[in-house]
This record gives sequence, C-alpha cells and structure tokens, in this order.
Amino acid sequence: MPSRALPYRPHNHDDCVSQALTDAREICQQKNARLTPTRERVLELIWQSHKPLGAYDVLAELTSEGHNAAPPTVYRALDFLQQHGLVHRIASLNAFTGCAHAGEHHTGMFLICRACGNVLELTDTSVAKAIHDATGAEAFRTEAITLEVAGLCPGCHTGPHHE
Amino acid sequence: MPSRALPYRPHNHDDCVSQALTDAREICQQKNARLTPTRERVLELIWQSHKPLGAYDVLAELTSEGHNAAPPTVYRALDFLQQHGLVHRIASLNAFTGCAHAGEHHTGMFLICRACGNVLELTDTSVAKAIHDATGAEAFRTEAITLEVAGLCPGCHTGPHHE
DNA sequence: GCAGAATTTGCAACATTATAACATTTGCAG
DNA sequence: CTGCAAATGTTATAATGTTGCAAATTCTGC
Repeated sequence: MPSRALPYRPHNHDDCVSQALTDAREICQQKNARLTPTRERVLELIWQSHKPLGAYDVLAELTSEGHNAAPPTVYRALDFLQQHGLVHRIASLNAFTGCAHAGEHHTGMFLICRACGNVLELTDTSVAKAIHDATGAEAFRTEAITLEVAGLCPGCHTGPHHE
Repeated sequence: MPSRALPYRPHNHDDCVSQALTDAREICQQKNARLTPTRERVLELIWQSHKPLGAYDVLAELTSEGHNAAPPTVYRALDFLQQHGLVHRIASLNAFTGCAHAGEHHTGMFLICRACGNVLELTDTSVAKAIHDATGAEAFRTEAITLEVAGLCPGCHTGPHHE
C-alpha cells in the first residue's frame, strides 16, 4: 500500500504529493482529460495538506501566489478533480481531500479526527457489501455513498495530542 | 415498524406527524428538556415534509406565519432538536429531516432519492458492525457516523423512467 | 496551417448556508 | 419577589457555493 494512504504514520510527504501528481497525470492522459496548470496546482495544494482544505483556503493560496483567481476558478477545478476521482469532497466538513486510491473503483470511507483534523481514507469491502445489502433490501438503486466517521485518531486518544 | 419510517409506502402523514410530536414531547419531558413552541413548530414543519427541509425553508415558513424569526431562531431550534435526537442533519444536502427512530440508540443511514427527493432512514446492525470493525482495525475511536446514500428509490427507478 | 467548434478561463454579481455578538425576555428556584 | 440560567430577539457578518456571459485557449477536420 502506498505510504500516502497512511497519514497517521510518518512518511515523506513531498514524495507522497509528487507521486499523487504523477498518478494524476497518467490517469488524465488515459482518459483524455486535460489536467491544466490550474487544476494541477489545486490538486497539489490539496495533497500538500493531509487535512481537508476548504475551497476558499485553496483560493487564498492561489491568490497569494499571484494567480488571478475567483471562487469559480477553484470550484471548477475541484469539480474536474472530483469527476476524475482525484479528490473527494468531505460533506461534513465542506472541504476537499486528495483521493488515496485514485484510479481504483472504490467506496471511500473517511475517518476524520476532531482533534488533529487529519483524515484517513479507507476502503473496506465488508462495509461496502453491508451497505449494498441494506440498500438492496429496500430496492434502492445506489449511485453514491457518503461515509464519514468523526472521532479520535490513534495519535490523539493515546498520549498527548499532536498538532 | 412504525409507518412513518416508510415514506415510500402510502400512509396517513398527519398521523405520522402527530405521533412524532407526541413522542418528542414525551422524550423531552423525560430528559427535562424544554420543547418550547418555536422548537415544537420547527419539528412539526420538518416532519410535515418527507423531503429534508433547509434551515431557510423552515425560516420562510415561520416568517409567513407571522413569527418574528431570523436565521438564529431556526438554527438554535435545529441544534436543540438534533441534540435530543429528534431531527438529523443530512450533510450532503445541507438539510434536516425528522428522526424516524427518536429515543432509540441507533446509527442512521439515509437513502436519498435524487429524483423525488424523499429520504428513508434505515437502521442496519450489520452496516453498523462493519463500520465499527473497520474503524476499530485502525484504532480509531468513533464518535459519530455520517452515512448517506444517493440514488433512486423504488418508485423512481421502476415505472415511467426506465433506463 | 487554418477556420470553426468545443473547452477552459476570467470576471462580476449574486445566492445560499451558517454564525457572532449582545440586548432582552422568560421560566424557575429559593 | 428576586436573582440566575435558559431561551429568544435583533443586527450584522462570515463562510460556502452558483450563475451568466465574454474572452481566451485548445482541439478537430480539412
């Protein structure tokens, strides 16, 4: 498993970001999608933080870099990145996070630490199966699943809180 | 199962609303919580719609009834109702819906139809177990679960619009 | 290469959702 | 009745997200 899927553990984050960008370029090329400079920069900014970034956080960063950006700039880039499975929106936070399993078909499950703000994306087939069984029993046709768990990550409920 | 948990099936909605209000009064009395007129009216408005209502939808209704209401009026009532398990917030819709299992300890799972807008709240122990197993395996201490499934309800994927 | 089509971006205005801060009123215990 | 805590009223503002249109860029067929 790539180290970038494990924010609770130490890792070289620069490598993890550049790997995510490399993957994204490849995915977009395969799909004939245009990963333009703005889109790529937004993806990079989101990856540089393990904590989900709000659209206006991204906007502020772009602006401070001299990019002539307005809200639609950011929301359009985020829409593109979401459509291509490169970022996820965390509904309970109104924020965005890099997809740890870009290119794979998966149901993301997000563990959100209320103390440190870090988010871990998991894929769990038995959770996915249980959900599909439950929705299927209601004859509901599932299209998208939002599954976000708030709580305390291992680093924050043992010992002193970090960051 | 009480009929008010089954919006897809026909039922007497007035009865279902008044039952919800009766339950709410009892729950609040037991907890020594004050279900004031405004709070009760907000709860009733939310129950009268099977589709989740936005805070400003509630506000508009209160205003049209001559209630001198502002956004905090509604948000405070909604906070109270949420804290006492009488309504749920649907994060993916920024809207609120009556809790179909008020008073019971449960993990709500919401099936949201993108065609008709109705929402069905389910409780499924195997889903809950799978989620707790998955978070436990990461040593994550779960406090709250947001589980919202978007798709098509039985009434909307059979009949007229076949795909 | 080039013209036209399609996509992407810039930009201004606006819409929606939610909160802050502080004054006032109400309910209730002593 | 009095004083405190809870609830509400009121104004303003913050945070998040969208619409619409024009300009620029990129792609495509020729």
